[in-house]
Amino acid sequence: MTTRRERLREATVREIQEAARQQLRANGPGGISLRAIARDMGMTAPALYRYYASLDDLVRAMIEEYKDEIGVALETARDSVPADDLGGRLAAAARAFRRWALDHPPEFTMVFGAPPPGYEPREDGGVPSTGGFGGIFFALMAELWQRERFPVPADEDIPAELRGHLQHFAASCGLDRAGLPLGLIRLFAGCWVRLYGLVAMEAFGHVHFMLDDAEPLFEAELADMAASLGIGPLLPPGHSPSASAAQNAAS
Amino acid sequence: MTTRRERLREATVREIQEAARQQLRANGPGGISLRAIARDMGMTAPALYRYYASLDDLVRAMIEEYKDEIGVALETARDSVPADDLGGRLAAAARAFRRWALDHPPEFTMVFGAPPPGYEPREDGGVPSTGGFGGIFFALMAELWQRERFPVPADEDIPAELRGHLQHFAASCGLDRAGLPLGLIRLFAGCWVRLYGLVAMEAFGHVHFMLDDAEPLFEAELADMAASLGIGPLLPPGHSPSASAAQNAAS
DNA sequence: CACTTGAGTGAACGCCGTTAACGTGAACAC
DNA sequence: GTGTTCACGTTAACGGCGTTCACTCAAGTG
Repeated sequence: MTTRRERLREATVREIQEAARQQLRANGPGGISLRAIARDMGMTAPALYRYYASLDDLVRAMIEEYKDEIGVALETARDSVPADDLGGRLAAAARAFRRWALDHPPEFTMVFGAPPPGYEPREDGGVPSTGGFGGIFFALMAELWQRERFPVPADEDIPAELRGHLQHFAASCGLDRAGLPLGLIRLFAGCWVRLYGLVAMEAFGHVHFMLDDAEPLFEAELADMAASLGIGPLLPPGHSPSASAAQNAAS
Repeated sequence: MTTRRERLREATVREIQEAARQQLRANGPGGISLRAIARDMGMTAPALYRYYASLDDLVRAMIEEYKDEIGVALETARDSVPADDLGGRLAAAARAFRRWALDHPPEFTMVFGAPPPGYEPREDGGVPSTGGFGGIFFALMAELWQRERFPVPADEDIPAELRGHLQHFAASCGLDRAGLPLGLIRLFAGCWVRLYGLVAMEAFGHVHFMLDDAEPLFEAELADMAASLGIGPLLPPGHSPSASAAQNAAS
């Protein structure tokens, strides 16, 4: 059971995180200061050392929190599409990834930008930490492949060196004997890199030199990736599952 | 002509940049401090205000310097391959991009990571700044297409909304009447995003969850992109043009 | 020569992270 | 009920930071 002390402590931790996030939004990463957080909370800075060993520690905790947040955002988006529409689920998760990044640029930067100098991601969550999101996409891809058997690169078509690394990755994930072809993992890696590139470029503002609105490019690339996974034309984004179902029925 | 004062000033500016870069390498972005720079130079911090209006200003100058550096690295790599081997030139530039990122992680972070809060890229260099690198790749792709006429998406196959944005981009670059199909620009955008994704993910350490060495994936994706541009099998990297020519002749 | 001007200094202000020594009150053991 | 513990919070202080201001001083200019 949870004692009263523990509840108070939990509440304080959350209040610290909220104040820290407010500063993050206002000043970007690097603009987070223990003294300002304490000031916002009506406390003094040294008190925060009862909760975090250092500013770096707080920053690390923030990163982990945002990772979890992205994870639930992706899962929520995925689960908002009927379980039999795997292509729709994949698209929904990908769009949710982009949406979260655009809605939370500094948080996205902390999670998916360059990590702070001494940062080591936690490994305890069961899923490999940064790859956890990738894991969501991979699980969908694997399920889709098992149902549709869309074509994937043959083992011989994967360069030998890459094949070795992919095998090692599959083994470390326990995918050894899941009956999934190596080409599927190869395809996943390519898609994940493309998705990351699209979203990171846009979130970091590196796409403005060619497009002031990157959404059409995102949608086009998403459609291309979907096609390479044997998924038919995607519904346009921004429709709730019931809405898109209605639209489907109406057309 | 350049007066003596100007030469001294120039030398000091360069010394500041070198000290700043040393700190960048040692402590990462965010670990750059005017006082430490001045200390390294045997000066006091306020003296630096004769050269830069603020720390942010110095940081901005560093970013621009590294952008230029990447640009010449790409051009050098490109020009180390015979001008008629456009596929080889593209591959060389792409590999140089990755190589530079891996050899200069904090510099890469400053240029291609999230920009500091108030940062606006300069526009004076003739080419749009961040896109200047993309411009190197695009010029090669355009030349290759004019020579080989490899297949590109037809205008009708580009979603209408994206088509509009690509047209706007082409117009703003003066590519209106260059006779290049819109599909080529579409292809370029996709390739540039993939290249960015590959390199940024690796430089920021976000590939380690699946691969401890990302080079095979990079090479495989590079080969895929080359194939989509009608380029035949690529020579393995790490060969000087003469060496690869010799190897070619020997095989 | 006198005079301007640009480079550099020292002191100071208000931030910052972090540490140490010190209260204080609630939880707990007897 | 009383004594003890201990987590939570305080103040004071150290050194480092960006930045400003008043100042010196030597190099360049007429």
